[in-house]
Amino acid sequence: MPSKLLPRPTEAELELLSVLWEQGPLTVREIHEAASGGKGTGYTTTLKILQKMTVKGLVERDETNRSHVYRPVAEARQTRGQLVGDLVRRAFGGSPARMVVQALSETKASASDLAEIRRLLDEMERKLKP
Amino acid sequence: MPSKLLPRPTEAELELLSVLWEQGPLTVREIHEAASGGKGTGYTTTLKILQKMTVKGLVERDETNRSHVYRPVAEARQTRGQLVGDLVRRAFGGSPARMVVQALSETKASASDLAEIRRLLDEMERKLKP
DNA sequence: AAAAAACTACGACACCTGTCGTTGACAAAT
DNA sequence: ATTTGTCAACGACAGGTGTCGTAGTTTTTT
Repeated sequence: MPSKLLPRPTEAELELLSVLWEQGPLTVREIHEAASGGKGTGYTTTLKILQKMTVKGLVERDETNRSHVYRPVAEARQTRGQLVGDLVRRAFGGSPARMVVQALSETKASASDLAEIRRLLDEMERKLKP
Repeated sequence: MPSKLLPRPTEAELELLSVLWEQGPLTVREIHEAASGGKGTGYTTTLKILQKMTVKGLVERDETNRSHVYRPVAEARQTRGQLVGDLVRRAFGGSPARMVVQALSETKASASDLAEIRRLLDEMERKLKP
């Protein structure tokens, strides 16, 4: 039973999670440096948010060393999926396709991006009419 | 100059906006009936949110009648685009294509949905390599 | 050994959000 | 004409969020 129904991360929490997803388990200091790059928020702010995230179950930490090392509990894919699903439901009447159309119509995706999407599209269509 | 940099609507606000987008200008009572269908939240709650939205500039109202009539200021497309762009930036490293892939990989879109997306894809690819 | 630095924990805080109750004005029903 | 219903406005309030300062402890530097 992996997923324990984690709460949706807030804005600040998502920023810290992004750092962890990109760089793996890190200390508070490292997360802080990476996340508040020039943003000017204090060290204890980052620490406090991490602590709250621990209580919520969004991250876990290794306390063997004095500098605790944090790692995300859920994988990036899963949390992103949750966020996307949430937005689809709330803003696009539950139709992911409408969101995709919206997202595509206001971006300049690269050629390889388009190819990737097309590949996925083929796959889904193959599954749809067998 | 139409768009005046409106704030991102909150969860409750988005729900009311959705009603207005679907049904056009409505009174508080009508919005309330449509939005809190069985959700059990009070009339004054809906009213208060609408009032705050008016201050924020998310909606405008016609006060000629005693029952004020509310209408959204921004079009659905624009607000949805803002929300999508926001999520792309915050959760997908600014790559809309990654979000599209994510959205596609966890949904069963209909055949016509896929066709629509494919059409858009063709168009973008045509624009990309002329 | 003493001083400085780094680290966690914790309380405090201002702000925002969603929620409701009350009030006073107006309209509808009786 | 009186009662009943509807409406906007407003204050209040609990919960959450992001922010920081301070205290106490451990580590590092001098």
